[in-house]
Amino acid sequence: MAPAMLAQISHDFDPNEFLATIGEGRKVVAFPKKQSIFVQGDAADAVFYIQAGKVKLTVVSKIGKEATLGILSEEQFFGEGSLAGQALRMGSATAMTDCELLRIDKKAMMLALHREHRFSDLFVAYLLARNIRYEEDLVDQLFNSSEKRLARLLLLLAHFGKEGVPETVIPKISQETLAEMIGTTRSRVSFFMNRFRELGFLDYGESGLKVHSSLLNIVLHD
Amino acid sequence: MAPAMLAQISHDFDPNEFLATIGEGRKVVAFPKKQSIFVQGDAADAVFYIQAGKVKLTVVSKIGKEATLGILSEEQFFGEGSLAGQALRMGSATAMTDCELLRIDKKAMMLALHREHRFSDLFVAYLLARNIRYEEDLVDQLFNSSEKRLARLLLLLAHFGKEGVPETVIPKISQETLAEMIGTTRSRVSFFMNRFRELGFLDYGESGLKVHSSLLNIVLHD
DNA sequence: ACGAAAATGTCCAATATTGCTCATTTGCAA
DNA sequence: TTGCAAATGAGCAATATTGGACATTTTCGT
Repeated sequence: MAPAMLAQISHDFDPNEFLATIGEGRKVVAFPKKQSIFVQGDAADAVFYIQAGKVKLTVVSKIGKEATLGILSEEQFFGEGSLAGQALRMGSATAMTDCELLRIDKKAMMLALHREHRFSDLFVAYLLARNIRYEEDLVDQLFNSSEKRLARLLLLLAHFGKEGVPETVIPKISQETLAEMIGTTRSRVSFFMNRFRELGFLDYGESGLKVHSSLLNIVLHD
Repeated sequence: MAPAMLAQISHDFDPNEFLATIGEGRKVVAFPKKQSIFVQGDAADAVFYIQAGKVKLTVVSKIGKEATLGILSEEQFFGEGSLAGQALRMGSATAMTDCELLRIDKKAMMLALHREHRFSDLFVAYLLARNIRYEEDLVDQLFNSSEKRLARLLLLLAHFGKEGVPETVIPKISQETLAEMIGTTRSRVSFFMNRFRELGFLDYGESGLKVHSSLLNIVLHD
């Protein structure tokens, strides 16, 4: 989502439209659900742009713990560390659903950024948005208990797309993944999920997980 | 520090040189040590670029806890959230030393980014570097105990400038601030600092704090 | 140099979190 | 549909962390 002010400059510019004209150095690639896009340690020489699907970014620690840095959707970039001189992937990217990605060679990306005003405006807007999100996640970690972090994550996932609805269904996601995203253990997530349910902050029958806006009480309360 | 690959494009471009030509919308401002540059909740309509000095970025939670998101030095930007449409400052910025800053109006900054290739290359490099750092900090929080986070922070602060030296002096920084940076309590920091000292991983006499590279054992060891 | 304020070193009890284990329940693939 | 693998709900002992308190020690401003 391009923030308002830069969208003002980058206008209704469609990155696909421009990226299609790069010619050399860009390619549409499809990945089926669950397939690996790249793994930690691979050589990093391209950036990806999501045209359709969801991608999960993860990192594994040296003792084997796994962390999930984010779940990205349509119109987002990933793998941009390569542009900053990271020769190797610092984490892994996996297709959570069938995906259609645009793979852009590092060199082509840098030339494009340098040449096309509208494109670099768009990319700057993306980087700013990403920065803000990382900053918020970091602040969340620095301040809050795992209970609050879980509540915040569920609320963020709930608004994944919709808006204004008092309660929203969350796409299927395991407790294991939730735990990896907030940096705690699955047993803790299980414990809190049940607590939230008992308190009426969420339902989860067969149809999936529904988060009530009342869950905000957990996040907002002292 | 501009990452290698983009530095290749942005060359030896000096932002000051270019920023000096903007004319309207930019201004050199000086802040004495300890002075506030902006505080959480202020209207956000400018970006800052550090020409000299060190700046601390902090956030206060609603229950009054304080977190430190980073300490920035020469040639770094801050307050860039405003470019992404944040109308209010999400945190505060304070001069840790006497500072000389370049204050650039949001509008002037956006026009400059849009017009000057070399400048937007530089800013993109900066954003990428900042993104990588936030990502690393977040991973550190997700994986490591407060002891390891402290060790990592000390090592990062030690390399603040120098390189290749087996042990380095760290600029004065209170345990309180260290605690705010890694998200723990001061008593915990005091406890670990003494432990590190007993283990010979660091000294701190009168002359300041010297970190030995052997402190890496804490970070690297399982 | 003096006094106040800021930092630091230690303790400690109350909590929060980890890291398991084990029994069920669900969801899929064959 | 059956059977296996993945996901979930619970419980628990061992640790880690919090959030104080209190006594010194340092640092600074004046």
